[in-house]
Amino acid sequence: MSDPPERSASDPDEEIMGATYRALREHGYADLTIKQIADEYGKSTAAVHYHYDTKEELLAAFLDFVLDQFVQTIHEVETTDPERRLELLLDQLLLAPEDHYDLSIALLEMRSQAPYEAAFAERFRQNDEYVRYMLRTVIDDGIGAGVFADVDAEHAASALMTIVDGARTRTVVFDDAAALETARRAADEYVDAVLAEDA
Amino acid sequence: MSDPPERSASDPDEEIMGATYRALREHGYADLTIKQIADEYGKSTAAVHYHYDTKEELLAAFLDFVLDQFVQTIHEVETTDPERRLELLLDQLLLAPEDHYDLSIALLEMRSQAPYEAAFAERFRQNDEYVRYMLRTVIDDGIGAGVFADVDAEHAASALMTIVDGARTRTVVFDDAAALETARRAADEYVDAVLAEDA
DNA sequence: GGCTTTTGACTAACTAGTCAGTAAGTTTCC
DNA sequence: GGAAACTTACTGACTAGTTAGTCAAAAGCC
Repeated sequence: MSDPPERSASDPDEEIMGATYRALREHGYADLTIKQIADEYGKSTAAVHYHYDTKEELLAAFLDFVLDQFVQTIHEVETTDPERRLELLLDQLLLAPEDHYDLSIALLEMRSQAPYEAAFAERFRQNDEYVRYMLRTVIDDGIGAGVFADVDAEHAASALMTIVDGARTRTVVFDDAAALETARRAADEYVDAVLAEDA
Repeated sequence: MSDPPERSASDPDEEIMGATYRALREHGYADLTIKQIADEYGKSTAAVHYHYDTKEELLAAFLDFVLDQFVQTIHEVETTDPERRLELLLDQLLLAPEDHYDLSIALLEMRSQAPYEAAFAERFRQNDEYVRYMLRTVIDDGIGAGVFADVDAEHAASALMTIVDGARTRTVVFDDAAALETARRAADEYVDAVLAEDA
């Protein structure tokens, strides 16, 4: 009923998301404390607890915040030509993370907590389902247009996401941005040799 | 100099590794405490600290323990025919983890701590290098035998490891053992379409 | 006796969350 | 126009719980 019709630029909730973002990039997830978020926020820890009752609730909201942003960026890929569109999607999935390396670390930490945090698991699952849907659709379009062979699009999308997640993990664990390029090349080989009509 | 020439079955160090293994499977890495390890060990926390000064030292030793076991299992693959050998290696890398699901969770948690724990990073790096070396060698053998095309074996091995790590991550994050089979199929497609001589 | 191993009690530090109270702004009603 | 009632945002002090690591003393073993 009395929903705030618009939020000012200094909306506390959004500022806390920004503070959490900075705290996560600086300290990682495992060592993250409400104190660190409060410091970035410039207020007391009680102020943070005023807006988010528990740490878990705050971090679930943060995942929504950051995964929504991610969905936005891949939603900006507007090309309709299947081959080109698939390439651009893979670019977004595999090359963009370079710009957010510190966050990638924290995100892998959070992913590894999915088995213990249902709120995390649900959000990562939804995000993965959405990206896989995007891939499946473009592959199906390509099959319809005759540029891709009549493969199992669902499986092909999962295969590409496996490469994407492998790249993300390897980038963090081996502190090696080249893992993204290796994966990009592997994804291309997969598209060219398995999906492409002639092969 | 004074290395113990042989260790009895009730070697305290080994028993603590076993206790750590059980504690990790039960509680995961993030929540792991010395107390939990001590309970599995059946002794006090101080007894654990007598054998390992710090938690970090203990867990580094545990990684050696468990990664050495892993290397042993893939070292048991003795087939020399390149195509068959590559398939068996991929089976070990992609299907065996089903038996150690709880440990897979803990291992992903530890992998995500590599950026903060040099001791972890070093061990995961060495293990990855070894597995990649095994893959590269079998691919090179296949190229020499004419069953594989003249591809960049180093890259192909990295591509396969990307699929393997993607499968491991996805299995844990999405609580879905089918991710391993999806990856197995993707790896086969990669081998058949990119590596195989005819294609 | 002397060595290794283990215990129990301890500490020092940290952390999520609580709570009473403050201050500033907003709405309601006369 | 102004007072009362209420809401939002916050603070500082606090608690209750947890945890890695220490240490002196005891127990077991050769």
